[in-house]
Amino acid sequence: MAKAQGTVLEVAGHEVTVTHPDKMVFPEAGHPAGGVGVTKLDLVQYYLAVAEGALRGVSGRPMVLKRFVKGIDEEAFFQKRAPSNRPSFVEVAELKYASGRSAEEAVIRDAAGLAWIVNLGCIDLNPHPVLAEDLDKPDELRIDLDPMPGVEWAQIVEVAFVARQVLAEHGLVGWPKTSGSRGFHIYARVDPTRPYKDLRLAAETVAREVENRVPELATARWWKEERGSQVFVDFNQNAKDRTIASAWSVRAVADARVSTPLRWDEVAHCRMEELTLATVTRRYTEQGDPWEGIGEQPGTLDALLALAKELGPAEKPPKGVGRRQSTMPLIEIAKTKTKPEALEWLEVWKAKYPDVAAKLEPVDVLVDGMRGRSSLWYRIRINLQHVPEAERPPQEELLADYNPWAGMTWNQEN
DNA sequence: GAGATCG
DNA sequence: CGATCTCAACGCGAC
DNA sequence: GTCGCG
Ligand SMILES: [Mn+2]
Ligand SMILES: [Mn+2]
Repeated sequence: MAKAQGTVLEVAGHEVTVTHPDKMVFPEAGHPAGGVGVTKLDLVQYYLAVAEGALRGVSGRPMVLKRFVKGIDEEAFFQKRAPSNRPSFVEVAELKYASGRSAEEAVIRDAAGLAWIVNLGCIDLNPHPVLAEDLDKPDELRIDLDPMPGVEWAQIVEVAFVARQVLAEHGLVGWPKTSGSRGFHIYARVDPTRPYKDLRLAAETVAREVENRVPELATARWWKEERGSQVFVDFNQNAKDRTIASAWSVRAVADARVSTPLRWDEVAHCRMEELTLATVTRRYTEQGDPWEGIGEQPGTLDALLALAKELGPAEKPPKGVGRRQSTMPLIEIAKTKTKPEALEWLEVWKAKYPDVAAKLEPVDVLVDGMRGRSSLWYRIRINLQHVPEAERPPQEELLADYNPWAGMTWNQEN
């Protein structure tokens, strides 16, 4: 071929081309064979080594492709519509949206599909909680535990065990994994008989019940500024068209952490920083996949939905007139193009108000990644809840006021 | 990342 | 021919 | 419809 050079692999009876096999994807991450640096071909080889486990999480499920074509440090984009020139071993499933639009998402069923996806620049795998055969009847309840800044592992573990208990009391078997980022995931398979609406309600019910049992440790509150040093039980991750990085997915972080399935007896003492592409292949080879039995005892959402009725409608936040009025004393500090820039301005602000800065807790600094139409920028907000009213600095002119529309041409369509 | 289009 | 351009997402609740 | 959130 004139252009499409690359390494051709024979995988599961199919030929898969890996373009730019030597491209350094994780320059700082350890390599399974020792040394530092993980290439695109290494990433493919990783997924082939754990293929059976990785496929247990994604096979037969429509997937969103999260593509890092410019590297792990650059902005990724999501691709729902599978490329039209896909090979025969990649199927599609047509998802329909409330908007009336639809998308043919990729569905893979073998290791060749894994290699093909990695070649597109994907690093983690993002399957929907449904099988291609029935796109509106989810078969997987996903408990997504997102620790607020500063929350430590011991607290995450405690919340995870409470969530496991709540699931068990309602007839569900929870399967634990690290997220590969800071948080934790617990999945429970269910019979695919109910719509997304019920899945989300069940997840919200788990979240509320966990919060009720350990209110100091966990929260079900959606608005960031209303959360304390808690683990957010992110029930909205069970809404339609939302996905989570699957088991055995490598995450796009410098050390190439893996979302690693665990046995419950490992959870308390696991060290997620040690579960990386470099270490996890050996673990998989020696110990197998802790989630091997995940499909064996699917439960139902019935008991959780009954509990939802018992708990009644969730308490709604106070409503104001017009704009949503925040419960918290929030001020905005800076808007910037990059996160490091934003953090620099945060330091500038802290230097300006050292006495105030000393009173802030980690959860009071809100670093928001803002998604525009096709741009990403950052915003720093400060929650002054822990600062006595008299000492609170006012909302001032922004230290930096990045304009996401700057440089855009005037003749954009609307 | 890949295909289309530009020069 | 290589260089450059273009494209690649959306659900949900509150307001 | 827009914003916040993921
Ligand atoms: Mn999470
Ligand atoms: Mn989340």
